[in-house]
Amino acid sequence: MPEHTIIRVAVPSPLRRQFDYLLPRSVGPAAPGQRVQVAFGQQQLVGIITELPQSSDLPVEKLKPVLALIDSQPLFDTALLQLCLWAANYYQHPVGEVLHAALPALLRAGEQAALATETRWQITVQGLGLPEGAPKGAKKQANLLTFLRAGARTPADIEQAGFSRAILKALGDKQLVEAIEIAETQTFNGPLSELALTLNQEQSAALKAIKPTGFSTSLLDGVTGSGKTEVYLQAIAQQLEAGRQALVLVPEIGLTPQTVARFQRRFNVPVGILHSGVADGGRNSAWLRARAGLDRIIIGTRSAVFTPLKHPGIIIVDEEHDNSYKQQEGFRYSARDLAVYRAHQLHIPLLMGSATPSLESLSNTRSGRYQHLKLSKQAASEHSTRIIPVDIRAQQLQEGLASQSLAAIKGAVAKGEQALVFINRRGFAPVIMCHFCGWQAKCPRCDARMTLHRQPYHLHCHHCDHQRRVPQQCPDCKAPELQHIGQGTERTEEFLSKLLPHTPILRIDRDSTRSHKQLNSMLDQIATGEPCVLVGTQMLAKGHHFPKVSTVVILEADGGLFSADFRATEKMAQLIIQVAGRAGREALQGQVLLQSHHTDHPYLQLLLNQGYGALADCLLRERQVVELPPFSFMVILRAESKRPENALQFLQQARAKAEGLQAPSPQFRYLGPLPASMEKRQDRFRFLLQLQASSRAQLQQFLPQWLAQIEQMALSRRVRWNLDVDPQETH
DNA sequence: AGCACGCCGACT
DNA sequence: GTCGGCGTGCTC
Repeated sequence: MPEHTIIRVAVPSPLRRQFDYLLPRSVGPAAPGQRVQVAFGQQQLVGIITELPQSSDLPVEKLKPVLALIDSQPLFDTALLQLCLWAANYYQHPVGEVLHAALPALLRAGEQAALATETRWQITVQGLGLPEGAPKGAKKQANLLTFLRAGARTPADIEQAGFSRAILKALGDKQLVEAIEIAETQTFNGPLSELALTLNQEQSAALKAIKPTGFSTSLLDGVTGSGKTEVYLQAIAQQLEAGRQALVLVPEIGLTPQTVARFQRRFNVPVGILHSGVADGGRNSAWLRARAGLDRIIIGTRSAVFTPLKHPGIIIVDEEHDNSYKQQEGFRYSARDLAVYRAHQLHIPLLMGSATPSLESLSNTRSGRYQHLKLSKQAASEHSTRIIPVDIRAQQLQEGLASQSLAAIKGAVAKGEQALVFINRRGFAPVIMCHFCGWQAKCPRCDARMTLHRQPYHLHCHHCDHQRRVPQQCPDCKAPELQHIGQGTERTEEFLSKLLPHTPILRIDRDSTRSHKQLNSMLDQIATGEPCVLVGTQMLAKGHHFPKVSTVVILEADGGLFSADFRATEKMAQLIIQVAGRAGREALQGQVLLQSHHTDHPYLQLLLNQGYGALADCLLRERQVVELPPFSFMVILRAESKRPENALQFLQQARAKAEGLQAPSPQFRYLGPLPASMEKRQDRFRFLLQLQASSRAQLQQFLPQWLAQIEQMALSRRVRWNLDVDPQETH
């Protein structure tokens, strides 16, 4: 019997390999899913055991013993480990990095996987043996003993019941009571759980269609205000009643205290929150509490798809079309797609919802893979919101706003309502230019212009964060004045403040909401219902409820009509409908003005006259004709380097290798290498190579072989590169 | 990715 | 004389 077990360990390193170590028998039993501290080269890393191989490819003498076994029990259960291994393979990303991405930061760093505990005082066996009313002559002590007979209490409970610390100590000294440490259990003493709303016919049909057990995928397709959330809540209620947990994924900025409060009010069960606004300690404890089955509902953003569940019941993906479900760097996974895999693996239902479903999901309903549950009625109001195109060709605009738009904003405010102006640009002006010689402020590190910001006054590159002061005069021809061209949120805010001096203008963008606190205080002000004008970017489009907004103006929507990215029109339509959905959510009749230079464009016409579904149908047909996703499967190999020829040559070589494995054909198409749409970014030149295959299986079989060859190429070490499976952005 | 080793240029 | 630039090689 050898004294060591061989363990295979995934370490957080970009190497697409695992490493074998020795685990002395004496330190404890080893199982996949446990963490170990290992020496890896010159560094010490936290790795995860993935298997216990019979033998190693290396002679045993070459294997290092682990420095420590961190967990005595697997931290990853079998299902979660399997999910991560599957994802590493699907996205062709190093396993160690995938496993680390699944963990909260503290566990990644090697912290013990212990739930936070709290102190409670309980009666001892001796204390229990005493008759009622003892100890005699010490009435308060006797009362406290009686109080604790009912169960263990926290020091705070005891103090609140009127017992001093001295009395507790006296009983403790007599060994009649003792302090114990137990896992923290969160309780809510807030208002009682709210009653469920009565479902309309469509809602109850949808709920009925979601079988509470077994794998199924359903797409809840309903306009804003059609009551998707109520269906989620009742689907969750079924699971809670059966003793199971619900995992709810939300977009990155959609997780507001209001959302969380809604779940807590309804169910009065412990709810775990996992998103970037929660401190490391909090995320850690939410992850562990979910794993222990303590939290019954877990709400989180993208990475929460990796939360372990003791009693998995249902997974919900809200706003499934949202871009933030796809990680855009490093391990480029789609939390929405992994949720489908996970539900399948756990034999539980997956419920996705959106007013503007992704074309992928719509296509899956067509093929029958997903159930299509439609909610057509606006539950809350009889009004429907009209989107009115505003043709701005040849119009005199005031700071980007047409007179019709201005009148609508003024009208709303005059009626005591709120208005919302949507501009997808931060800052004051996207361009500053010399009127005499044409000079423009450009970023020295990117192929991009710098945006003028007023608060504080500086030039800012939105692509690399480079900042510089604003020149007083033209740096080239010394002309004394520079023009500010185009609209940003700051500029519109300033203009509207002058135009409506007695109305608060609230700007909501990344700059004005650096902290969650700032955003929440603005949301609170909006919630008072006092007339005001909101000016903001995408942040306004996502999730927030603005019941008093009656009028929405969308400044520029044309970008999506002429972009090189094949998803641009889909994204544009989703944004328009989502922003429009902010208007008239309650009793107010809403109106949405869409400013455009191309009001007669067929896509816009289709969207405005027949709705998102009709445009989606049309776009899907087009994608089918040209075999773009979801009718084919795409991967992009990106490369960047300070020397452009290195990146380009790397991709040329990679293409040659790929063609050796899969000759170009209508079923396996190549595009590139091409320069990225912004060729230089942060002083690096970027190129990409696009592959499209008709068969996912064929592509998946090809990828590992291709990557193995890429790694052999000398240039692969001199160039920064990454592989993007199912890319969201194709430029 | 880190980190070490190794071999050429400008400086306390 | 060294400090440090980044090319190359390795990580069980």
